[in-house]
Amino acid sequence: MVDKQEIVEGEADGAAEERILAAAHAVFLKRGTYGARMQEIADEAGVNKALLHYYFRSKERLAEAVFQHAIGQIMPRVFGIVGSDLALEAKVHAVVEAELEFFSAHPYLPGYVLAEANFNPERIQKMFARGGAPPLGKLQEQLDEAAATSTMRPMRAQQFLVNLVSLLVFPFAARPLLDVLLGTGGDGFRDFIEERRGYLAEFVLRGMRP
Amino acid sequence: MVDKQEIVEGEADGAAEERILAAAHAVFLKRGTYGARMQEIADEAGVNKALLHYYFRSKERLAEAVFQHAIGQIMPRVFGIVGSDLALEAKVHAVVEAELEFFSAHPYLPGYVLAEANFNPERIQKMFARGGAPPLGKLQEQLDEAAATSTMRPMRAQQFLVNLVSLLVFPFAARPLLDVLLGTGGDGFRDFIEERRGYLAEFVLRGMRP
DNA sequence: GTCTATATAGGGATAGAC
DNA sequence: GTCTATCCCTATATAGAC
Repeated sequence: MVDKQEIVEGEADGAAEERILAAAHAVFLKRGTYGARMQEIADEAGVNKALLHYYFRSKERLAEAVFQHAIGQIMPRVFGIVGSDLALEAKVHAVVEAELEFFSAHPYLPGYVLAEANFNPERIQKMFARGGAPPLGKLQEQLDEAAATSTMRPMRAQQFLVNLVSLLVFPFAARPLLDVLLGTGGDGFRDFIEERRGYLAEFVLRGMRP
Repeated sequence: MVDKQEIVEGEADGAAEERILAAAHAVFLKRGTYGARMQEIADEAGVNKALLHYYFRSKERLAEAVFQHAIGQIMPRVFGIVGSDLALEAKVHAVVEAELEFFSAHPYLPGYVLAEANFNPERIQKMFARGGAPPLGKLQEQLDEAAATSTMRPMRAQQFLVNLVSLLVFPFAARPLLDVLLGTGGDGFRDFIEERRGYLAEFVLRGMRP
């Protein structure tokens, strides 16, 4: 967007705009769009509040940039696998691996995206006006073929994908609740997720067998 | 809490405190705790802003009341079934029925609770300080027995419950996204959920078979 | 491009009449 | 118990110096 400067700034490294975006990402994910404060973002970026408005006109614009960035990290990952030429079984395994690894590294993302989608549905509709739909054609073909040969029960691609994603995303989105209700605080949660990594793919595939 | 008055108020029926709580429920669920405005709640309840502070001292207290109420609607329902003497298969079917029916009637609840849990984890810990954990003892016994007789694969009750709840809750929590990505806008979503009602229980049970 | 200082509004909370 | 009027702080946003 803007040429990086060679001069090193006072606080952290990197151009100011990027530092602001990174800081905004962190704060919005932690507090939510409405709970986030421009001051906190400025502090985290090591710049002044006014500079946020210089690069991004308003909090709303900044929020849009962060949300779009977040979506861009999640969706293509899964859509790429789902639309690929991999066999059905391989797709399931690949999605499980990709999602669990990614969300383990970005645990706040699921909760943030879901909250944002619920409290700001206009933004969703605006962003996905055209394009961005998952490539379900190939997947449906595979499901139909498996059903025709009685390898699997018939199922719509939408249902299939939602089942898979539900099992992967929900535990992260509900983590604060699970920590308390199941006692998975601290690294207990990591163990809990590792356990899932070991069986979830086969669990889903068995669920579709005749 | 407070004796109901026999006199009918100007706006809606019911005592003011209850109307306020109902209005707060509606607004908090729609906008989230930070996005909610006391003014909007007052309007929806047909009373003045000051009255909210008369009954509930602050927005924070009101938010706590609403959240507790929301949790109280969700948890006991499932915990009752899970801790009952029903057979394992019957429990799965019962939870599917209960949850899908309840969330269909209260579609905003899942998104609200998850958002609140993520952006206000202190409130969770405060509320579930003691008690409120799901009764997993009985369930684990059933799972162990099924595993011993090779009826099902061995599984921890925590994993079992999270799988079930994930498949039921996630679609509602992600509804705004699904509406756009899968094109389930309007009553398409209701059809989507009805389809799940027909197969989810067996899907989960098959996933656990050897 | 980055800062300090300030304008402006919005919203939670309270005082006090009825 | 319920209202009107108001306080006051906080947070976004802008003006203007450097």
